[in-house]
Amino acid sequence: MPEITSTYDADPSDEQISKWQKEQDELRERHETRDRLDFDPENLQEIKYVAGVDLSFPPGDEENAVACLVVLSMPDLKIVYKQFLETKLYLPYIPGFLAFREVEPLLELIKELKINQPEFYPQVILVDGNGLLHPRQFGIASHLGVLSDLPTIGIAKTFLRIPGELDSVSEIKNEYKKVLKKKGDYMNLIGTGSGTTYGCALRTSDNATNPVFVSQGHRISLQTSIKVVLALCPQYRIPEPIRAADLESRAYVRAQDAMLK
DNA sequence: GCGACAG
DNA sequence: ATCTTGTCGC
Repeated sequence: MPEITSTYDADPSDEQISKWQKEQDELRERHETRDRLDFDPENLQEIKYVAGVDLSFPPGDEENAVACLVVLSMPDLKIVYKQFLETKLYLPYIPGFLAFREVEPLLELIKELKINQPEFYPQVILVDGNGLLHPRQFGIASHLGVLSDLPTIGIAKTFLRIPGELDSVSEIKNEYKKVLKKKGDYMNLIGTGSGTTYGCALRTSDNATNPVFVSQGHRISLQTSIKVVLALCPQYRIPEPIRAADLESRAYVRAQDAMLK
């Protein structure tokens, strides 16, 4: 049984932080950044099912979440499976450590899908948050990918600064505002210290001027991630699987509230 | 001391 | 993450 080492309200101790950092560093050794897929990256027609995951919360409630997993069929992007998990979270949101707060219920939903509806087991999962684009190159998308052994792509709606590597948020912002003119345009995010490509800012719609921040989660290259994400944005800035998981989990929370539960 | 800070 | 109001475009 996992030991509870921190209460919800308390700030995490330095010991807890180093413990989490060590766990991220260890799990990162199992992190694969090349394509290991069951479809041909040159032929996305081979993708049948793609999943999205997200969590929603009742207004003003940081602890009682609803986790959601949706599976969409390709290329029509219709929901063929959705499942929810009401869950209590025992940690606050701490930038850099999102996975320790949210990954467990998501793993549970993946496990349940594999047992109950294996025919819908996805070939790739899109995760709300970062993968490689992270201070220790191991965000929630990587974390979920390694622990589930599934290909994952990280999709962040806002940019996460990486100290010493991607420091100047305003410069990066100015640059991509200038460069990203139309859907499909992207700008790699390269660390100034190491030269590492952490991910990219990708414009996913002609209408939305703001990009999304795409980074490798697990078992997929950045180039393939970009192609997959673009195929999943026929209309909106947010890729359809994430958008569907977000809308469904929010609707679930609203329904909960209506029952005065 | 202050700002920054995936979700 | 969540709330909120209006505004613009199809």
